[in-house]
Amino acid sequence: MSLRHAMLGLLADRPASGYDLMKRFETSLSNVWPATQSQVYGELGKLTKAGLLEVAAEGPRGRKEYAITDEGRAELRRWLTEAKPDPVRRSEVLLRVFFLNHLTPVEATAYLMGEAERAAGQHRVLEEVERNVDWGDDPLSVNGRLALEYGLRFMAMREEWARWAVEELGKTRK
Amino acid sequence: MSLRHAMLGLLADRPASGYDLMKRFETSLSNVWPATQSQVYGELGKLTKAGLLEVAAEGPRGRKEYAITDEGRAELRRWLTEAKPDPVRRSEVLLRVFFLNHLTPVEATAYLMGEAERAAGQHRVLEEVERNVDWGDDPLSVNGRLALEYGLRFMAMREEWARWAVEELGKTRK
DNA sequence: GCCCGACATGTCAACAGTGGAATGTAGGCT
DNA sequence: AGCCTACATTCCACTGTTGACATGTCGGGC
Repeated sequence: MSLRHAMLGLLADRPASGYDLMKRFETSLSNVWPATQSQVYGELGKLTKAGLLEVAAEGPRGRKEYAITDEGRAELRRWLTEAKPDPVRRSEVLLRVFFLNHLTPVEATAYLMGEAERAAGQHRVLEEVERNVDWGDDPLSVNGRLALEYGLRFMAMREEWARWAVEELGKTRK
Repeated sequence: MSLRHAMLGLLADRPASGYDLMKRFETSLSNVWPATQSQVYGELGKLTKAGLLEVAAEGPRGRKEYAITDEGRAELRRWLTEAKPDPVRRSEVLLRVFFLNHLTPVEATAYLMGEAERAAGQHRVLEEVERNVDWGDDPLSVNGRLALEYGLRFMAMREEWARWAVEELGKTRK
């Protein structure tokens, strides 16, 4: 249940309405933890009832501005510092790899080459992001850069792996 | 909905009961696509009703052995070859990174060092697996090795990234 | 003065996945 | 003969996530 913590994290910087939060999710967190309206508004209600948030102000159009409470800040810190067990990662890509033998060698190779291409494409997208965002030295930018670098390295790794796997497949077939 | 495809993939090698399938999930697929009993048995029923599987034999203790049908094989191939959009990956690790500024620099560094350690630990676990599994040259072994190498590279990348991030954090603080 | 687009909140149905519990049978060991 | 373990299935309640839909209001430009 990390959605709530994402919301607490965003509100810890400054108060916001549900609408504001949605926009912040779309811009900064979309690649890390996407969220939909129904989730955000639902969770805002629950968090408020639980005392982790409060309605700090009401504005026009029924706007409710939510602010984090001390209790909310405590929960955020608790979450950030807690040791959590490695969550098992589901990977559709790897699942396909397991069953690659049900395709012809040519098809399997094509699939892996496609993977390499997809990773390379994503890598280019991230490089584009890197160029376009104006990296201030506010905390969110600093942390955002760390996350971006992770993505860059991840995509490079995926591409290299896929190309390696293609060669490997060629070898075993001989 | 990849669980069904995982099941089709396993049954494409040879027929099995729900119980057998569970064991196969636990051994070969646990790190890639974990599944619970309730899911497996439920899906078995749905897939049979949909005509992708059939009950090939019934045994003692109410055992039902399921086999993949031609239609099921076709669906498996379709899934393996279809081009799918990059699924958005949720990452709790990165989510935490985004909010690292709500911790003290010392705590944040400790968190990243912990990440590096966790990745290194997982890396060691995978190396252990590599040593212990007897890699035949049956298809599942070949593909399993590809998946394992992915894991190995992934963990190495995570560790390096975390160590890099620690240094980066040190720099900005100056 | 009016209309459009941005602002703003909310509900609902459906599905995937988790975890636990209930139930029962066959085979092997003592 | 009795018991334990492995085999085997089914049901249920709950959480998280998605996507679609419904509803309404404020402010600026024409």
